[in-house]
Amino acid sequence: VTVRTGRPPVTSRAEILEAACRLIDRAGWEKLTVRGLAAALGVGPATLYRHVRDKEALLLLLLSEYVGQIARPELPSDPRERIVLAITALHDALAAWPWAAEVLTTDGFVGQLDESALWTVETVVAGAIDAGCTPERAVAVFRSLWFYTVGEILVRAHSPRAVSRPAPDDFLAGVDPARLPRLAELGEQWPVLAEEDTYPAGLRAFVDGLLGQARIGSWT
Amino acid sequence: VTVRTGRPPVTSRAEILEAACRLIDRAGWEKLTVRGLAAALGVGPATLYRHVRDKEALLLLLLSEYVGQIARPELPSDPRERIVLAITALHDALAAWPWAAEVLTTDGFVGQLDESALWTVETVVAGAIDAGCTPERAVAVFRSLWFYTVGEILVRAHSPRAVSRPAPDDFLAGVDPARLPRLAELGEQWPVLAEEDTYPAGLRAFVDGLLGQARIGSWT
DNA sequence: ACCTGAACACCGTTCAAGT
DNA sequence: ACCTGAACACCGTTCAAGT
Repeated sequence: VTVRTGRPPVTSRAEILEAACRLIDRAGWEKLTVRGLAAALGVGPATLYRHVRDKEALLLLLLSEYVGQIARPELPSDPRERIVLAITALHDALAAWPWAAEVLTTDGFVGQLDESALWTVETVVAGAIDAGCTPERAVAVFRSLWFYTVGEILVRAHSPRAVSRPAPDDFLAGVDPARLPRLAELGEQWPVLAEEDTYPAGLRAFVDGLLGQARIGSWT
Repeated sequence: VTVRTGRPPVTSRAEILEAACRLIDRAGWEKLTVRGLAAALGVGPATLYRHVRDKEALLLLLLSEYVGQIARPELPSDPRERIVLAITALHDALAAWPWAAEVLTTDGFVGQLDESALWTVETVVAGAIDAGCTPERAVAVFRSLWFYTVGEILVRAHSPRAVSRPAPDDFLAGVDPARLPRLAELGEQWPVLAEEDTYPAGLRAFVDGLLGQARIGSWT
């Protein structure tokens, strides 16, 4: 309404991405709307569509920039440890930015990422090959670990924030001990156990299983 | 507008759930809206809120009914095979109804499911205990396999439908062979390999790893 | 007393009209 | 020629007004 000249107050994608990043960090990613982002930049919502195809493209742009900035840790010589380290780095980065995983499930995500974000994939695939996998099996190893990682992040992201214990009393208390004996035994212990971070241990177990299978050769 | 009497044309939740199911099967779960569902039932949107707290509750209701109807397969005596079978049954049911997994990531899903849907969890936990895990570790085993399953379903559900091969030419063709040698080697093979169903083999590897770890006792 | 049309407060996206 | 306000076609949810 009160904008003076006709020259663009929005410079480019860089400014848009920076503002989007700021909004997410401040108010959570659910609050990132095209209109809100435009308002934060002091422009009309239509303006953003001059620089980005649609909202999904914006999120993908935001994500690949973020993933590309993951600090690359020093890699040990043991292939198994290299795989664990690379996937853990990816996991920790995404877990810190839970909305990212939601975007990563879309499309063939690998093709959308730029080269700086692909070192994780390269490290895992190379590690699997060094551990005795064929290239085909190495891709399957990466994808399996990726499914596990995405699932953990999404389930965790959607879990109720563990600020206060959310009424664990009636959790598995009502189950029939005759039909579900183990769960009845666990009872109110479940919610406590379900909050524990078992990702690292599970990851190692998975890598062991995948590479062990490769050595034995029982992969179908 | 043209409804005659004041008596409810909507009987109960059962009718709502049935109509929702029909709408999803016909047009996909993205098309299930409160307004559309109400229209399909010939009532106003406000009416549904007499029977269901909100849309999420509706989806959860729909889901637990569906999961409860999973055919319970005959279980083999080997605990490892019991685990594989139970999780596979859960996976296949959810993969056939991909929107379900999206709902399952919300909240503490286990507490929301009714007893008939919990046999899968019971079977996995019991199998892990029979294989030598402590109850605490058995819960971790279930959760790990659950993450893997949810991740696979979500990534698959969001992948482009494999109706026609979607331009695999420029997929990993541009990567620098010096920095990402293994990926460059794979090149255009990646999209082909990424479409393969590696869930069953990965699941067995994961179970092997988790139970092997339990036996050896290296779980941290 | 019970039900619900119409309204509320939002979305992402488009396009004709403005500068 | 370039930018964008206002409109379009939707959402889930609420509540005052109707029967």
